[in-house]
Amino acid sequence: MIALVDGDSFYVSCERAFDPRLEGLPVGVLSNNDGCVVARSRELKALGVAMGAPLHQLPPAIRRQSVLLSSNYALYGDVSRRVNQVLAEFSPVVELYSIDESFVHFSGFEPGALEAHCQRLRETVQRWTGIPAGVGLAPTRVLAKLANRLTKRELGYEGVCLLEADSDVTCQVLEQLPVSDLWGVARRTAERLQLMGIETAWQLRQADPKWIRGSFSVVLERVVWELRGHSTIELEDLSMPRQRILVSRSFGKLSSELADLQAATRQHATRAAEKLRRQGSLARAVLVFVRTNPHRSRDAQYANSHVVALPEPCDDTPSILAAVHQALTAIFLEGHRYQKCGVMLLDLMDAERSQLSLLDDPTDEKRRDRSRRLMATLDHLNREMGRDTVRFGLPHKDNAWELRCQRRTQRYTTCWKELVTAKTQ
DNA sequence: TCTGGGGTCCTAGGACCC
DNA sequence: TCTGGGGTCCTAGGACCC
Repeated sequence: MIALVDGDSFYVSCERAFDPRLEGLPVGVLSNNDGCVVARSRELKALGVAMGAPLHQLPPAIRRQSVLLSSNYALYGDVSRRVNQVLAEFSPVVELYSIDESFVHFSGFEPGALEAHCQRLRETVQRWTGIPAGVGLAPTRVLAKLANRLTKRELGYEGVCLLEADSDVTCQVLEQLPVSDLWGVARRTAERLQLMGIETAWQLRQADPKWIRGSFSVVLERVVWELRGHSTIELEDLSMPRQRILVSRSFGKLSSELADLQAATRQHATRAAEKLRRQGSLARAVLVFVRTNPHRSRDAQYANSHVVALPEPCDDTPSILAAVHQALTAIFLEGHRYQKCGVMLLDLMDAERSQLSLLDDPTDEKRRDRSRRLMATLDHLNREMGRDTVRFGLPHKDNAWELRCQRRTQRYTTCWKELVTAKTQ
């Protein structure tokens, strides 16, 4: 059996775990730049605030009633790690799916015993991390995902819901479920399915898998098999490194200045290179993109990207910075108000398996070795002493492009200066 | 004024080859 | 008049996820 374990309104729960005053209040967590609401407490949902609602479109009355926080990814990432440590106590196979969801595999349980086991899991997560969790149990991922949803909506499940592939309960649930509510079926696919008369999850389950594959894709065919209880979605190998690395941000304020774009892309490139080294890869190419704000229809729109191949596969920040500079120069146009830019590292390969070129001479090897040692030292210092303790180029302060995050809470668990404080009355 | 960021997989279609 | 067929590889873009 597969369990999908997720934290209820995860970001909100992280905030509440460290500030109990937030219990019972409508609480929301905002995306980067304080742009949209990306996590909502039950109370905020009840006020009718939609997922992804832009902050500036919320009615003033709702803004006054609720607590809206900037996102604190250092905190959420650390709490997520702690939750998964607890999960590992309950099963040897835990697959991290996202910051707030993990698939946990169980085998060898008697009927009934598994649900009790998952209840204990839930209670332990709550007690050790402060995060309330829901557990959806089923033979396949698509069904486990669905079972997990039921723990949120249906009273009586007490946080754990088991769906067998062929039980009466499962059939009833599928008959009432719009096909668009399934994991892997979003708007586009749902619209096409509806045109063909498939509106419920049950109807999709009954459809001919081969026909679904021909008319749609193998992806949707797998969903059909999963609904029938045959597991087809493979366990992802977490040791697999990322195939590309992207760092991008919207600006706090629009900017037309090349200098701003240069500074922002340099910062993104620095972060991307750090991620690249952390996963032990080398990049063969760099992509830079820029764009104006598509929501401002009055403004002239411009979006472009450019790829620059690196002279050799590498992970050193200066080479990547040079390529980024070249790419940005190729696409920057005067007279536009830019809203966002990003840096993507492409064509990644395993650093261990990098092959020496036939044209190499010993000086190349020496140069690479120096660069490796320099980067390792840099990463070590920045890890121990804080981000950007040592960096390339001049520091920038108060840039137009810096993020807005005015309501961020403390990084309680990852920053010595921001530990939680308690007062006695 | 103000609208997120970071990924994956799949498919279609073009380029190219014999 | 009549101009093949089959395969691989690569890329861009679509769709989806949280």
